[in-house]
Amino acid sequence: MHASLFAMRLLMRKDSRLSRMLHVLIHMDQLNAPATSEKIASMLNTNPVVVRRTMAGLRDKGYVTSVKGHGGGWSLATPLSNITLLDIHNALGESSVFTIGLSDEHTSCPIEIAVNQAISDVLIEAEALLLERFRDVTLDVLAVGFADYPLNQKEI
Amino acid sequence: MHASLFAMRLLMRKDSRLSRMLHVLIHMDQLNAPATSEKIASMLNTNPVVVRRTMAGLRDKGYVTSVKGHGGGWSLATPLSNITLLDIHNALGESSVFTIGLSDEHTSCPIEIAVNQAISDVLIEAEALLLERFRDVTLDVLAVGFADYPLNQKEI
DNA sequence: TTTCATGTAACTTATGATGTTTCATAATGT
DNA sequence: ACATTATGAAACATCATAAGTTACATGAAA
Repeated sequence: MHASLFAMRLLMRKDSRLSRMLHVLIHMDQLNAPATSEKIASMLNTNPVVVRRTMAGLRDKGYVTSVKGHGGGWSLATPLSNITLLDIHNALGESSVFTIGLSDEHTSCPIEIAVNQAISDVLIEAEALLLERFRDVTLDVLAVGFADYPLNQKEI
Repeated sequence: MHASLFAMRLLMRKDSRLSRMLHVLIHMDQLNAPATSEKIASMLNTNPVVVRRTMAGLRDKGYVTSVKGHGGGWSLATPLSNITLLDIHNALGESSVFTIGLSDEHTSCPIEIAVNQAISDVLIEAEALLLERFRDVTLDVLAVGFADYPLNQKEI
């Protein structure tokens, strides 16, 4: 019967989309033809519609293109060397990288203010470091040495 | 009909327990008497049972004590100056501070390995920084200057 | 022995991304 | 033209789980 403030929390899952999409993009780089949503979905053991939803975000930022109809599918729009972890992280639209949140119930209570300020300072610093590191890594670096790894096998 | 691997993700909410519990602990420091679960629950606009569940973790680590019966409730077991943000963070038992996770489907694929290694390196470094900062802040610092803020008003 | 409080088990609810179905749209091949 | 293959997008169903709730046992104080 309580007015739930806990219920206002953002629901989020441990999100492996970054890892998965990087994986897919690098494999795509080794293909000559576009990869269909269906093909990518089977790589990721998920659903083609989910793939389209996720890839749409990358397309909107210009990292991949989509083509309809026969012979269509998804292709890289730019070399892997032009894409950083940060680019894909941002394109996936994560609201926050942290599971830790702040209380916002008693915004006039000086204790809550002090507590939130202390936590927030730390989160901001840690996130800045994380994003900086993500910006330093381009996808071509991750692909080095694996240019010949086969795409169409079950393992992928 | 796909074997869902996405479904294996950990579900987690944006967790404001750290912020809330710090807030509560500092207020408790200003009380002469134990705070009941009911009282704390009304502070946090939540349920007494939820409070007990959460406080139980802090009690197990020795930061608070609980007393049953008349005049019972929750009290600090140690001065605020002995408790750090890291202590409470750990006591709340968060599995990971990040919403970002790794793919673990194709553990023999060298691309997945390289991708996960890159992400993991960054997460580990950022988390280490965060925990280090949390360890530097004791709760008495957050309470400074607010010793006289009233507890029983609606605002808290 | 009544009251008040925590302790705990069992159950219900709320949430929202993922998963799914369906149809529209568009491009290619025959 | 028409069938086939692909994305686009809307609408709905599923699923996992923390939070919320109920109920009762346990223990301490008045």
